[in-house]
Amino acid sequence: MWADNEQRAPRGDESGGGLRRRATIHDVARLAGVSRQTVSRAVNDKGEIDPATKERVLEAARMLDYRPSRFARGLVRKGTVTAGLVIPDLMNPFFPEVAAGVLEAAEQRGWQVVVWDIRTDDGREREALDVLSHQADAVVGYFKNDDDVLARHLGGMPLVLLERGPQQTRFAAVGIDAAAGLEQGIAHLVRTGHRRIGMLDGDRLDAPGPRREAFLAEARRHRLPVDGSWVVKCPEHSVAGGEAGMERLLAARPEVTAVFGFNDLIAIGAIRTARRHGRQVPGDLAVMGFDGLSLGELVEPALTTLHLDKRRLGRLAVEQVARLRAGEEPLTGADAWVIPELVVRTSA
Amino acid sequence: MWADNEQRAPRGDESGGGLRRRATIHDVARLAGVSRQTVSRAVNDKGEIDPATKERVLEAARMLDYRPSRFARGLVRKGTVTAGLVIPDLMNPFFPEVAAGVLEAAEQRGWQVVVWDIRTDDGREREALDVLSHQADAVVGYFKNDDDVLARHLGGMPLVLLERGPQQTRFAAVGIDAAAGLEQGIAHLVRTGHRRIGMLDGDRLDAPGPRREAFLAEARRHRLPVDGSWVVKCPEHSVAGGEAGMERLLAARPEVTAVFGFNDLIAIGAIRTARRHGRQVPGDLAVMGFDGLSLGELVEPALTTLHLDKRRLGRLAVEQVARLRAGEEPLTGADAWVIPELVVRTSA
DNA sequence: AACGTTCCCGTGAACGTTCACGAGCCGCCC
DNA sequence: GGGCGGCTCGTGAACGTTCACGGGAACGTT
Repeated sequence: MWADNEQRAPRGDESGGGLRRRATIHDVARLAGVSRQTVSRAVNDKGEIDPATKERVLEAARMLDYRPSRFARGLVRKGTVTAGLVIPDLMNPFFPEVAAGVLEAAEQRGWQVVVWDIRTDDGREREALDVLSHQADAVVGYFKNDDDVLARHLGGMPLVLLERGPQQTRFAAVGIDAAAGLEQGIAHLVRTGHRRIGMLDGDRLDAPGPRREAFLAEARRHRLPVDGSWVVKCPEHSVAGGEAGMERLLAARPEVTAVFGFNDLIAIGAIRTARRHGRQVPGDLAVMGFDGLSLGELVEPALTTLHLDKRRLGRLAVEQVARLRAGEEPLTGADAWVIPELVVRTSA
Repeated sequence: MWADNEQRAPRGDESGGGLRRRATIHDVARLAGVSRQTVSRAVNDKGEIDPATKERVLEAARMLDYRPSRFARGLVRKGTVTAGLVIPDLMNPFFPEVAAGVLEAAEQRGWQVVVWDIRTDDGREREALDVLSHQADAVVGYFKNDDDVLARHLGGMPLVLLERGPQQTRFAAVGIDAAAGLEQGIAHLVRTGHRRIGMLDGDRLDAPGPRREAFLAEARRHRLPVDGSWVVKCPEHSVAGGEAGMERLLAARPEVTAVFGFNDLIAIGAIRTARRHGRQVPGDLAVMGFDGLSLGELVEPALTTLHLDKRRLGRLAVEQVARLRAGEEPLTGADAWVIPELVVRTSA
């Protein structure tokens, strides 16, 4: 006499709305007149079941809109791994590409990935970690917060930091060899006759990031007439940010003859304001980016840049997670670094 | 005498590798000399616990590298919702933006989102659904497969289709009002004197998609001298695809004077080959895109396009999922449609 | 001295599934 | 007619956590 089981149909009237209790395996078993185990056999189509009863069970399941609880199932069947991926800003074309790498590698291992878009609000990093620490088995991503803060919020979960050099953190990391990149980049600029080179840095913090440090180091090495006053910070890692930054650089150092962008977006912004100020690119001003977005081939002039294998970055990160989980030593040094490759187009 | 508990440290030697059994709440309880419940109180920091014992428990948890099982926890605490998001191609800047909308709306509801990148391999749609049907509570995404195939692979899960008009599917959907968009677009082209208008379609199938149909309808309405032979298919939704398609369109219909792209990427490709063929844009050939990627402002000439609120698309999809889950009627008609808005820049 | 409060802590039960085992039934062969 | 093997199906137990209780100790109040 429990025939009033809930049907799957929306039943719009059913005033009060709200979800009914989800049907469990017991409900299906009762409706089909069999035991739990038989239901389990039917829905997971194992053998040991009569085709007729199987069909009857499946029908019952359909009527009750039964779906097995992934929690109960996960509790007894081990092996489902969920990784968290934390990304600063999905609107920046750089990140979808590393995300693609992460997704690809994760899928190969049979893992699933839950994604968080921080939207460049550092505070949200902590929220992300708080929920992820409950729902994921490991986390990879970009983080601005300090190691301590992160540790506090991830409650023991393995963490792989993106683009923090393995030296800059006590977590596993995969980084970018900014020094190697800048070496190629600055060398190319110097080779083509530039000495008054500025930089549009992207770091929000006061502490200089690896790219700025490498830039300054190369400047010293080549004895360029360049110091900290030649780098201006672009808090926004976007074309608009680059435009604004270039505006300030031009004001501070009008004699600048080449400029290095923290990333391709910023570099493109630099090109735009340079042109707006009547400077030809690359004639009056050479511009070099960093990242190697495919976007760079599309703009005018095509962007010379330090190209990065972003997909590989993502794949490496997943590999690090795997090592952590296996209790192995994470990769360090060259194995955990992606080195940029100079791609000369026309902007420099 | 169970003092040989596994430590968190990597212990590289431990030959044989592999994960030890994860520590459970019982292990922590025993090590700390308390009951499960007390451990639970400590790690979830509820009250009703002496600060001293709490610290002791936490220390024990740290030693054993204890992390609560999300399955066991989810089993008893209801309310964690996981949605699957299936995306054709993360490399196309269009999709990260709708993904951002989905993520944003999902997060507001406290849901998490696991993402699948299909990488434009329709076969992988099914794999994605197979996995997701076990691990998610609902799915939203782009799918090429037919309703039947989808239904078979998602085992009763609610599904929200992106960019299939609510009329074209029996699932809930959120779509794009291609007709309204094309009306504005073609009107603009006609207004500026064009009549020999071609289209670079993106649909892989032979059946014409909504955009092509709307294009053809508008062509008829304006009595343009244009038929099916003026639309060429670009199987690849990318700049390269657009370049190739434009090559063919130029060969088939050299008299073309304006071209409508399935997509901004394709439109940009069209611009590039047009120029390569010595045609000025928009002088000799007007080009119009569809999507309104921010990329379009960066290329030369800046792309005139039918701009879409992609974020809103994503948010709407999540809202549909919510309705489905609540047993309400999903949105239909204008409420579930995003209408494009003509953004005139310089390419047309 | 009895009683109420507050603070801390532990004990069954429940969540929904799968696993390991065993039982009944049927047909067949010796 | 007894035994044996192959199907089909059901029964406890276990997975790891939280919830709803209840209990004891310490302290104060009347």
